[in-house]
Amino acid sequence: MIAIGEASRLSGVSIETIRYYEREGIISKAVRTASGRRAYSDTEISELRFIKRCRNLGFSIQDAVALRNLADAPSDACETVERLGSKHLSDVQAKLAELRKLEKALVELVANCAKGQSDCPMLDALKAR
Amino acid sequence: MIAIGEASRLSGVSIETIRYYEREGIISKAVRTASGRRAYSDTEISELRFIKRCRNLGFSIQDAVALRNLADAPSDACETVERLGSKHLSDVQAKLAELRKLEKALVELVANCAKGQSDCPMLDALKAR
DNA sequence: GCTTGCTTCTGTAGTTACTACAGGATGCAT
DNA sequence: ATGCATCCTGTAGTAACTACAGAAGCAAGC
Repeated sequence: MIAIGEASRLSGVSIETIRYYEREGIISKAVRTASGRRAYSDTEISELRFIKRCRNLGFSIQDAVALRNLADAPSDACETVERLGSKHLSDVQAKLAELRKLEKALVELVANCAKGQSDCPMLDALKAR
Repeated sequence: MIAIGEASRLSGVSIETIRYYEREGIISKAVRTASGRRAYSDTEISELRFIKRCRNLGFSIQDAVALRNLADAPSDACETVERLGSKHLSDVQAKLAELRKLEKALVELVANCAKGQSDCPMLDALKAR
């Protein structure tokens, strides 16, 4: 059995976050030792890692939980998984498009600034309607 | 004088958000009518629009406020503005790079899914270490 | 003058996903 | 026995809003 600190190291999820996940019912309640400390099995470490990987990919906790549940359920999991994945992909692509526009606007703004005029073109740009 | 609903329409900032900005000291307290309703001038509408534009560009409220203050202060505003702009630009570029990686990973994940195998490669990928 | 319906008011709580304590107990090595 | 690391619970804070509830005001039509 693995203590919470070790579980954190093994999974990459912080101690506070593990406790938070338990509190919120995102993972099931950990078994306790005689003195009340949480103890984890390899299975639970894998579960934490799974959630962590989903979060790194930008899935919401809600989606991560859904995916984890699907990982246990056998039938037509793949379809649902693909749906979640595609949805998330298009969200990511939308965000990418937005950020690209943003980058362009900022590059222009800052480039104007660099010309060292007496009044500030970037502020003027922000003020303009 | 302009009521809060009209101010919201003119600036694109929601009523609740305008009140929130006032509560938090992000904008100054609005003048009140005899009956206690908030009243706005054109100047204040412009201020709201300025903040809104900064927020749309992804600046934090804190940065937006700093920029607005600089817009009123004359001397060496431009330098500070450029610093804030460049900093924000590199943040945006970092985020862009991250999202591009993410997109690539998701495209691969979902592409595997589409092959219609019996078990789900996307789940397997998430489970794998 | 009264009703109807829209707008506004204050105050509070909820959102997302954590993070950061405080204050106290436990485990382990010396 | 002492010291230090680790762990516990419970609470509050973060960013930037959003969403009510319940009451009051305003403008127009009858």
